[in-house]
Amino acid sequence: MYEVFLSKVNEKVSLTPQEEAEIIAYLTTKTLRKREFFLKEGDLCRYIALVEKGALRTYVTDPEGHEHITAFALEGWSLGDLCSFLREEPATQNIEALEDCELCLISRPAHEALLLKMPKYETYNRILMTEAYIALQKRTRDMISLSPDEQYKAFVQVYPNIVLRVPQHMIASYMGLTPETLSRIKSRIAQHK
Amino acid sequence: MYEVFLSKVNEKVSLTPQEEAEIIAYLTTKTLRKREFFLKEGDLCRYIALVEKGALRTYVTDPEGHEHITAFALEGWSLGDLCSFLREEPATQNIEALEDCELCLISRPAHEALLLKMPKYETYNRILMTEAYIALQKRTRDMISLSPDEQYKAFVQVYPNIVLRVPQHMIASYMGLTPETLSRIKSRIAQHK
DNA sequence: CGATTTTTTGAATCATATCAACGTACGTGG
DNA sequence: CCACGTACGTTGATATGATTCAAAAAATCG
Repeated sequence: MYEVFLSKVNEKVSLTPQEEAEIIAYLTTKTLRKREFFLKEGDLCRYIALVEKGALRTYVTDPEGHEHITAFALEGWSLGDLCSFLREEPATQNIEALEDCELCLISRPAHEALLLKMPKYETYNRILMTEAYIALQKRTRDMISLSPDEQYKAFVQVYPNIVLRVPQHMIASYMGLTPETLSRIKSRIAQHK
Repeated sequence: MYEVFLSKVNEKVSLTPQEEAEIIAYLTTKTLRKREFFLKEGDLCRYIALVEKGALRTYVTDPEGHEHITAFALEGWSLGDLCSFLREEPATQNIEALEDCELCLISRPAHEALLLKMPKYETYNRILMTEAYIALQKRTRDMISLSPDEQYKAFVQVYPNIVLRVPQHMIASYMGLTPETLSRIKSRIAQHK
């Protein structure tokens, strides 16, 4: 049940079997069925999740009530409204299962306890946040500097598995486009090769 | 010379005078004159900087050679091409002084040494990265979900000091707009109040 | 003060959004 | 097993908003 989580942690800091057991003692698991929500905006985000199995989307709603997908998560990815989790503010993000999911969860108290108790857990978190920051920075750069065509091509390159598992109109939303426009972009790309 | 740096660290983890001295032993300083570069794309980013005094901009160039500002930095802010710094890859970002600047610098070896030596330095880095991630996430959300008018209003609210110290066409670049469009947005906002 | 940079304004052009209709695939209940 | 309903993707016509190009006005700097 915690294989994916442990392998992700071990990628960054290698744990002894004993340490693995120690961390797992602080975790819980949760299953979601397709269309169920892990988090709704306004609620407090009590857990950070790591996806053991399944796919989810994170979206926000703008002042006019339109949804904008800000992230997808597949196996091995972490998610949650970090701002809500750490500062105990109402969440601004919604997180919904796109497939039946298995998550492993860490609560705020467990997170704090592990930070104090186990230096490797802090190191893991530092590296995780650093990588998340670098990835988000790269995404922001692409959004600003690439044409929609190039952006879509890059997305397909980097996340072919998302393209396979997620409906196209959600990818359009992620890219900040209407479904119609993405459809036209795709046919434009298909032409030129 | 290290006042701003130390106050920023002490905001997140409180240091004893002794620990302060210990960290400072690993730092160096650098001054830049207006229009000088801290980093050019293609170079290796050898240092992470914290701004003691002055203002800088970070920008990237797109495939057509146009510049896009991705960040500003004023006193107390950290900057550098993290990806280049940590992975020793060529930088993709350019960082230029907009005013005469005083920076304090930490090299990669110093960074690694402090991570090993001083747990508080790792904690500082974890918190710094987490906050940077949350801030960038918020910016991404605003870019996607707010109209340019609302985005500009939010920017002026959150960073009034940047608006005062940075030319308007650079703020336009940061927002992903042409200078002409931002000018029109401003007059539109002025109308409606 | 003169030179350069920055901001504003106007007109034409281009790209995406919007609105609407149609085609297709999928899954469910009759 | 078929028929229907729903969700998804595509295509077309029009409208909206930003970009581009050009030029003038305003502000800044030496």
